[in-house]
Parts: sequence; structure tokens; C-alpha cells
Amino acid sequence: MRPSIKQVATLAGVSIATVSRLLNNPGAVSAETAEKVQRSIAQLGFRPNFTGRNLRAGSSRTIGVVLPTLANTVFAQCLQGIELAARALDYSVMFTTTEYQPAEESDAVELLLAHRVDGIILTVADASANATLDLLEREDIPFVLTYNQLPDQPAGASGRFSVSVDNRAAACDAVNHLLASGHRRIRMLSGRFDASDRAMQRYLGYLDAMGAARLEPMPPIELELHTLTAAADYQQMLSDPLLRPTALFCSNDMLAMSAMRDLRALGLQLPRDMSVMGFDGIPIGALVEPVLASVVQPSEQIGDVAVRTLLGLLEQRGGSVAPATGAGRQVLAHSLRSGGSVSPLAGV
Amino acid sequence: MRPSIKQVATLAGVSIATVSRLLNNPGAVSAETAEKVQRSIAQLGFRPNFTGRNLRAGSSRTIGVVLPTLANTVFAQCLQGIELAARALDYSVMFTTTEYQPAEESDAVELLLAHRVDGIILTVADASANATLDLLEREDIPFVLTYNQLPDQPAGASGRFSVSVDNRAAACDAVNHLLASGHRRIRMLSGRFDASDRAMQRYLGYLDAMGAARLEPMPPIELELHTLTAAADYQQMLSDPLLRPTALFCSNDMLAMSAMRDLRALGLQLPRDMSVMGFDGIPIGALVEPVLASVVQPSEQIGDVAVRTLLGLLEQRGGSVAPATGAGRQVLAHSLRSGGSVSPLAGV
DNA sequence: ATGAAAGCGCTAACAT
DNA sequence: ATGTTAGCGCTTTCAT
Repeated sequence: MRPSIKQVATLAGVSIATVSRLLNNPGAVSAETAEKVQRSIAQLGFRPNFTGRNLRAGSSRTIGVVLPTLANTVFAQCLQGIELAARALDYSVMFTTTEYQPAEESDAVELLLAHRVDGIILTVADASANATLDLLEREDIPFVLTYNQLPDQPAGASGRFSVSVDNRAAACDAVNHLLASGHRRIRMLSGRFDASDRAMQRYLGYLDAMGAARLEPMPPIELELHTLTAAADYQQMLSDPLLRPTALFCSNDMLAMSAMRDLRALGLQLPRDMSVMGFDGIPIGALVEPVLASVVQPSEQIGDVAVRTLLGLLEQRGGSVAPATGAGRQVLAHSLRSGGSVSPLAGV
Repeated sequence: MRPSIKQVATLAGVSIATVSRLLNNPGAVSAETAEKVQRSIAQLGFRPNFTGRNLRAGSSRTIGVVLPTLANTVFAQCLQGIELAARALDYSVMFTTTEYQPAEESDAVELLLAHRVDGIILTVADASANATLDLLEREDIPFVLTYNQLPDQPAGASGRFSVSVDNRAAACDAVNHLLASGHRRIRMLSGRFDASDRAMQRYLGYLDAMGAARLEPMPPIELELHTLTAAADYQQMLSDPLLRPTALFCSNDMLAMSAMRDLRALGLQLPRDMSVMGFDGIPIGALVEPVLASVVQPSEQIGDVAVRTLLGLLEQRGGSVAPATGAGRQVLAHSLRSGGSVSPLAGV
């Protein structure tokens, strides 16, 4: 066993309380005692044991994070933002993944709760009806959703918090961008709606844009997220020349890039034979040729803001202030990245 | 405060020891008592507090992870592998980043140690002379290096463990691939050597291949990792037609893709005017056109193996077995991904 | 099979 | 300014 506060105290010839004070409130210790204790600490290589501290304090200065996967750059960026912000604010991060399995969400959260994290940042499949979120609320554990976008209720109505872009409006912008390039037969390629409520919101944005342009929307194509081949779906999509889309709006960039690869494999010339628009704005999309046109979400900032929001909640709970005020739903600005993956349609 | 084992005991009319037994060794409790206690647990929504358990047990069933950044997909994949393996083996993950700052390494580790993680998986700037690793060793904390490749000593000589590919041999393979395509003026584009010992090993592999081909190696170009523009460097590299390389070997894929973007911006046609070979084999590289030729590392597997190795160490320490035997350095197989980013040089 | 009690490392009254 | 002590939640001897 490593040295504890006790051995430090013994070696320095003081009580354990004095050592504790030096650690937590150095001002309350005389200069010479401090000196002595510091020496003992150095000599023993003492390092405070957070487990003891946490047990006593009832808080761990640790936040739990639950994300669908790290295979999608977007979540890696978000976690990066979370970790940076947490560290800057002297919190540690305990991280877990659900692999997009809604069933994993509750296990993940249970584990974090057993570790007594102070709060949780998470992205769930569907925030609107989610037993895990209900549990968190019931147990009064502060949590902040990322990417999931809470409904636009009167401030604080749900008592829940989310940090995201306006998925629906952003998707609408994306489709408008395609429309402005002359496309009319635009089809949406989406991750599974039941694994991502964002995908559904983006589809609604697609419908908005198509509707506003008085165009008949086409049925969405739902693909397994991160499936690298969906040749059959593409074949079918391309088969009828009359219904064949000229542009694809994809619910995320990974999907968009996979689709482009698959379409090329089928012999299409891109963007000549098909324009492709993504969503997420992953950095790599800007490096490739053609540049992947996309809606840019500030993923790292989403993580950063989520941390600050969560710590805000923890703070006011510490001070036992009145229940959450202000907007529970934070909507961050998105932007449009145009790129060569979208080409103007002849005749525009 | 949430219910503790104590309230459960009281409600069930048993002692706290009995509740603890049910939790840890259900066989030692009579069926009817178990029944009673289970009911109280359910009724109170009791969840064991790992903090208490950890304090008592002196172990946290948590592993600490220190990686340079998540902005490089390779590390995100590795963390993904770590998290998956850890969860399957009932361990939690506490995660931290150094932003490639060697100075951050020790802080990161100190924090994890304060949390009393059972062991640490980490990637450091330079594994051969690293105060943090020395500290870990001195304090007898089990750790496993990822990506850093320990020297090939007699088994267990250093008592340290690493999981990586054979960076030097892999780089040599990559350069041989370029040579086989007819390239002779091959230049290496690298992340900073002092931020990544892998980059240095890969440079040695470059020298090996060039030497074996009896070609004069060119001086490496060291770039800040993840710098997205290095136009000046490229301009200079291209300026002298006689010394101008026909192929670039990049120490990682992010760099390779950034370079391709920058070269295109300078008006080059790729791969006609320059072949580019990467290292890492990030999945996205296979989706783009041209496909990024690269050395594929099994990043997720590196994470997985690191976890298993670390838990093996923890286990044998629990049983107080003799010091680590077997190879400390684990070298996983790499493979070559050919792609259109490398084109045969005319005249081959 | 079950209970009583000690103690893991630490902090925060409370006392001096 | 410093010491004494209780106790956070849990596991684990040791009794019974």
C-alpha cells in the first residue's frame, strides 16, 4: 500500500488533520509546520487518495461520458472537447460507449453511477422517450445531452439540458444548398432513425426544404450506421432513370463518404453523376478532393459547452439554489461548408 | 444521499455483512434471506457505492488511459478498442489526453494515480527516456505502452510492456512499395520526432529501404502534427526540379491527407505530379478517391491487446507471482494497403 | 448462515 | 494553529 496521510503525519510529527489542512487549506497552517509536512510528503512520495476523499466528500470530481461510438470522428471530437474542458476545470472523465445499442445505455449509466460520478454527459438514441434519462432524473443526477436536441419548450420546462445544433434547420439549409445548385430529385440517405433521433430531425429538415420548394419528397433510405457496403440499396436507387436522384443528402459525413466510395465502385463519376452532401463537417472532409460539402457542427465546442453546463448544474446544486433556470436547450450555430462533392446541375 | 448498504440491511432486518455477502458471494446466504434482501435492494433502488468498495479493497477496477489526442482517428480507434475490451472484462476507463505535450504526461498520470486506477495504458512522446514511465515503475504501477515500441531486448529485460506494430519494418515496407512503383526520389514527411518516437522509428525504416536500394536518402521534413497548412515547406520542397521528390512517405495518414490537400492547392495533379503514401491505415483513407495507400495498423486491436496485457499484469500481481515473464514487447502484424495515391512512375 | 466490529484514507466539526 | 474524533460505504476476519 502506498503511503497515506497517516504516515505523512507520523513522519512530520503532526496530526493527520494538519496534513489534510495543508492539502486543502494551506493558509490554515503555520509556515514552519507546512515546511515540515511538505518535506514528509516529498520524502514518502505521498499522493492523496481520491477514493478516501470522495467517500468522505460524497463527490468524485469525475464526470461520466456515454457516447454511441468513437468510430465516428464526430464523437471523438466531442469527447476531445469534453476532456479538455473537464481537465481545465479540474475534473476527470470516465468514458463509455454504447455501440448505438439503446439497450446498452442503461448499463453504461448504471456503471457510472456505481462509480459515483458527479454528473453525466451523454448522447442517446432517442431522447424523447428514454428510460435511462428518466432514471437519471428520478435519482436526481445532473446530466447534459449532447447531439440530442430537446424540444423547444418554455425555459426549463423539462428540467433537462441539451447541447446541439438545430438539426432540423441545419438539414433544411443543406437541402436548400442542393436546391440552389439546381437539384430537384434529392434523396436522403440516413442512419437508422431508431438509433439516432438526430437522423429523424434531419429528415424533417429535408421535408421542410422540399416542401418549401413545392417538390415531392422521396422516401429516405435508412442504412445501418457505418456499414461500408450497401450496394444493393444503391443499385435499386439508381435503377429507375426517372426516379433516380441527382443529389444525395446524407445524415452524416461517414455515411456520405461511404456512399461516394460505393457509388464510384458502381461506376458513377462524382460529382457529375451524383452530388453528395454530408452532415457533421468532419475535418477530413475538407482535405479530400472533391471537398465534401457538409453542414459543420462545432463538435468540440459541443463537448466544451456540455461540460460547462454540467458543472454549472453541479455548482448550483452544491449551493442548493432553486431548480434550473434558463434555457435547458442550447442550440449552437452550424455553418455550411460547400465543396466539390456538390455540382451545379446542368441547366441552372 | 443515496441509500447505502446500511439502509438495505435495516429494511431487510439483517446485518450489513449479510447484504455485502449477497452482493459479493451470493452462495453464502440462505435463499430466504437473499429473497428479503433483494426486495429491500429493489425497493430502495440501492446501487453499490464503488467508492466504499474501492477504498476497502484497494483497487478500483478502473484503468487509466493517456493518449496524445483524439483528433487523430488512430487514437480514437485505439481508445474504442480499449473501452470495448475493458467493459467486456468489467473494468471502467478513465481517459485523459496530453495534446502531444510531453510535459502533460506526468500530470495526466499523477491525476490517474490519485484516482487509484489499477493500471495505465499510455502513449508517450518518447518511451526510451521518460520520467513518467520511470515514476510508474518506481511506484510499481502496472502499465502498458501503446504505439510506443520498446526495444527488442531479451524477454522481460526491462519489465515493461508495449503493444505496437514494428514501426521500422512497416515503414521500410511502405518505402519499398514506392520503390517498386519506380520512385527513386522519395522524401519523408514526418510529425515532429520529439513528439513521437514512432515517427523516428519510421524514419529509420525509410533509411533502411533507401539504403537497401542504394539510394541517397533525402532529409526528412518535420511538420507540426496536425498543422493544416505548411505551404512554405511544400514550396521549398518543390522548388528545385532536380531535388524534387516524386513520392512522399508520410509518418501518418492525417499528415498524408493534409499534404495532398496542400499540394493540390499549389496546383499539383495527384497522383500524377506526386505520389503519397501514408501510415496508420485510417478507415476513411479507403473511402476517398484516390484511395490513400498506407500501412495499416490494427489500432482497435492494439487497444484490445493492451487491455488484456494490463489485466494480466494486475492478475499476477494479485497472486503475487514472480515478476513478469514472457515478451514485454508485443508486435502486431501490419499490412499494406495499396491505393491510387501512389502511381507507377513512367518508365517502370 | 449470520452478526459484530475493525478499518481502508480522508475531511470536518469540535475542542484546546 | 493544531489535535481528537466521528464517520463516509464497504469488505472481511472472527465469533456465534
